[in-house]
Amino acid sequence: MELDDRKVKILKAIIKNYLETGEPVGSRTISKYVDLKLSPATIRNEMADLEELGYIVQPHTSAGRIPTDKGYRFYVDDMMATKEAELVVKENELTDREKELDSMKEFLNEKVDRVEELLQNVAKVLAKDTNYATMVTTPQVKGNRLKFVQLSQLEPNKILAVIVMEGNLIRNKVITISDELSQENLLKLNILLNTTLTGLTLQEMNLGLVAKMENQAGEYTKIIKEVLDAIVETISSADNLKIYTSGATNIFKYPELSDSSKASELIYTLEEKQSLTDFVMEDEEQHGNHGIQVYIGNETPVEAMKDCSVVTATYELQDGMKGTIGIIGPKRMDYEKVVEKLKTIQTQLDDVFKKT
Amino acid sequence: MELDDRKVKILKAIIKNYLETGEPVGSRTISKYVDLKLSPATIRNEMADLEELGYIVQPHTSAGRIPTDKGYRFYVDDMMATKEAELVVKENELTDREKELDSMKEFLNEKVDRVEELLQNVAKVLAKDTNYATMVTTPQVKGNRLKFVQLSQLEPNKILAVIVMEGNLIRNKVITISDELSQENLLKLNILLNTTLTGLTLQEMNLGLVAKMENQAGEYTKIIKEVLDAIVETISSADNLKIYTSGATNIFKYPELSDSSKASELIYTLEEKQSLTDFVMEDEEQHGNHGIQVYIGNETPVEAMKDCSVVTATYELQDGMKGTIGIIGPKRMDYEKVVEKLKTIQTQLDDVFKKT
DNA sequence: GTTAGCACTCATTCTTTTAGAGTGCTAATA
DNA sequence: TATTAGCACTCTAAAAGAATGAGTGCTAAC
Repeated sequence: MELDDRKVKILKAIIKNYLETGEPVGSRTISKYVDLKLSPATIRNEMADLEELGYIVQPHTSAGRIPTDKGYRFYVDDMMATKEAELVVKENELTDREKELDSMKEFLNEKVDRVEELLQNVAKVLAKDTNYATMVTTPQVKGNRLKFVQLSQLEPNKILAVIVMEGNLIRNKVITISDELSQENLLKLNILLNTTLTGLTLQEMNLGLVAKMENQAGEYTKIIKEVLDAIVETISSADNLKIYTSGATNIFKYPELSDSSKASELIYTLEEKQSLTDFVMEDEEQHGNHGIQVYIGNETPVEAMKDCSVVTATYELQDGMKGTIGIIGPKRMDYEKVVEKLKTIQTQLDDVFKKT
Repeated sequence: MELDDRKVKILKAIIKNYLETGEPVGSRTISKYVDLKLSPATIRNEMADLEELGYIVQPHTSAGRIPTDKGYRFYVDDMMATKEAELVVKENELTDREKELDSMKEFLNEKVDRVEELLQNVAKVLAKDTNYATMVTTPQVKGNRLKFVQLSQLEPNKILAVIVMEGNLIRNKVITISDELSQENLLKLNILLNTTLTGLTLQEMNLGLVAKMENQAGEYTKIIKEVLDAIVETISSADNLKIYTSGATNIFKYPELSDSSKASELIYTLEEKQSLTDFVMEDEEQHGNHGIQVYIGNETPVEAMKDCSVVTATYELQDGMKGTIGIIGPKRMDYEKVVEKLKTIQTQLDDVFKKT
């Protein structure tokens, strides 16, 4: 059997209606809902076919149909394709979107200083806006270059290292050293570090270089080593990835997710963040079209989210630093709106970061 | 009517049993539970009295009794009084506690570098340990002194200010300036700032001083102003108070809190943090005995927590920087254990911070 | 190929029944 | 006089039963 034109129309109608109501949809509903002028009985036949094809199921014998993951997948793929086509046409219709964009930009600009605060705000706003849960990662430094290091004396045996990367990513690290260090030597160390390391990526700080530096440092080999370790630890991406979540409690708005055990598991996942990290890692490998990716139900790599859908977008700073924004909602989320929002934010962030 | 000795015994037994089971407790249960050798009938009479006195209620006519807030309050007050007395006696029985303390200290020491990470861990461990939700605030700088400021050029019109307070509290702030600044002038500014401000509290950086500085800065008045604003903003306590929460999903372990709407509200409060801030602010005024404070039900200043109890403890760093640790659970939480744990952590943190 | 009609299924809701826990009161007991 | 045994009574929670209605699948007619 084939998915002919009429079946597609009916399938889309079923899914659309289900997205709106969250209730299984019956043949009568569809016969009114769609412009095909068909009787419920005919729709029923088509529905039986669609069920056989695996796009929809009945929760129980005497209920209407709801989409399967395969059904959602079809719907989303179709939507993404249409969107692409539309975009080419609608170039001039951008005013609405631009307005929204501007109002958001204003908000975002308030706090550009602190990337992290900004991202936290993105998560918050997006959650409030969509009524889903959100996550935003800090940008991943991959091949990002060191701008400078600044060592300062904190206490006799403690040094504060301020590490600044391209893109103004700043990290502090307190290093406890075994031997004391004079002010003068600290200065020397500072210069040595900066002349040697400035402009390098983590990958380029290889063994030879380190050996050379340790050589030059003379009696301070040990300290250099500690400082270098700190730098590596600090800028190595694993340790660097922070995830901000927001709107976890939005899931209570969707009955299919809000029973105690599911909600608990899901919120725990959002709070605990470890599995989100895994998710983001895997996600990175995927991203193709527009950097927007949709995971439906079991497609997510995280067990706790198998009743959810997740839509992710990558954003990019200058210097190729990439981060991920994700929206977590029920499978019947408003994919269209979500994708739209994500695209807006994407443009938005690109703008903010590129301009600054 | 008076609370005679026997009534107290029975009341305590009721509450203790209720803490364990979470079920209304009946006369038969108590007649076995307590060593009074009284028949259920007698207990019933006493219970009727206790109800009249407002310490317990029946959820419905044919159920056992559960404690009222007043009942809990009595229980907790009594417990705290007893604990105090015990402490004097048990000086030598500390080994057990000390062991626990040591194992925790080891863990805590791993990451002393980053106070914030440490505190986040405290929240996490405590939540896992107690099965309640927890919150931990960053220490409040009150009359804390500036150790030094370090300005570095980030980009032509951007300066990175690293602000270090006594107790090694570090803050970064990116300042966007309107006019460019030469390397040399940056150095001058650095020196000016440090000679003038080092060792001062926020309160001491008053108007006269600022005026004087601005005077000395000559044409850089504007920049000085911006830097100062940044410093003030950065170390002023309102902006500084961060709250880490953990174990929010633990509340699902207690049926009386885990129905959808209550859970949602509570978790939202924990995620959103604004009302927690208010809580902590109010809490600060209270703290008397041992810095441990118990809020039962409506005693909490936060509406969303009126079905919970909250136990808070203050911890103290050197230099009088104080923070708060809170445990949020159902009213029938194990107060004894919670207080014990908090005291351990208190000692613990004191230790870690004083030694470093 | 489409549709009207009808018997059938099954979740949901409401009602009824039952079981059991626990009480309050009264009268007997020590 | 304080305690206790006994019993009728209350009320919840769980189980069982009945009614409702949405929606289906199938058959036969159009």
